[in-house]
Amino acid sequence: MSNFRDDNIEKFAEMFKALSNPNRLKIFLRLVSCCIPGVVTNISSSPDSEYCACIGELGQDLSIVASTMSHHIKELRQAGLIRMERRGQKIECWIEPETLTALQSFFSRPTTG
Amino acid sequence: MSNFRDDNIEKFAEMFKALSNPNRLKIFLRLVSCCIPGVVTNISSSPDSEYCACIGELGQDLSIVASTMSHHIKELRQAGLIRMERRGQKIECWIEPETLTALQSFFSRPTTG
DNA sequence: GTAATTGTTCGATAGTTTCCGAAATATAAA
DNA sequence: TTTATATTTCGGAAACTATCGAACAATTAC
Repeated sequence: MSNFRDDNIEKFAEMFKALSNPNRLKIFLRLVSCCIPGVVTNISSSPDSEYCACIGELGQDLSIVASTMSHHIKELRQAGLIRMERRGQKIECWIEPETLTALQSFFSRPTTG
Repeated sequence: MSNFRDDNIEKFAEMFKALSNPNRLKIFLRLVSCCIPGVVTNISSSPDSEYCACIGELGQDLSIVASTMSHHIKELRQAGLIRMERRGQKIECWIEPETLTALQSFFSRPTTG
């Protein structure tokens, strides 16, 4: 019998690495708090702008320059935590709902038996 | 109004950094899977050996030398993820239940309003 | 006492991360 | 076409991390 969590240790370690930088963690939480309430797991792509934020917005009050911000966003994307899509001049970001679900269940104890 | 999660970003980032190394994540999961089922949040210290593991046990099959193992355990302890206590020759480790609870709720959406 | 077991500390090295500024790219607006 | 806005790429400096081997320390067994 395999266990999703134990079978994906490398992947989860990658996600935790992405969240191990305070600025990246703040960016991630900003996106979590604007994602669609209640239907978090049902978005497959391109939610309304209301549930996204562009990179400039996400970086506000973080005291880091644009190039550093860009780097952080890339790390979050590569770890599978967020998605992004260009809309005009801006690039909108939103959380990857499946990954959020996976993280939510990661720390729950496995059902024994 | 303050929010426990948002007020402790630095602390959570530290925890995620500790879990961002695959070997440390494996060690952590080994301890999670041997902690007391159902009463995880009620242990304050020194659980029975049954619910602990010594450093040697935790390092089995991880292909790292003792000094590296010692380093990883120290990181997990400093991040507040585990506790440890000498019992004879061995040093027993167990997860910090409060931290596990905090992590379990971290990825849940904050209740609005 | 000496030896065995278990784990820690130290010093070194290779690799990684963070962050910046400068230059480049993509889109939109004048 | 020029200018403005938003973001990326590149190159580099400083700081940090993972890992090892050697030496050290604590406990137990003989």
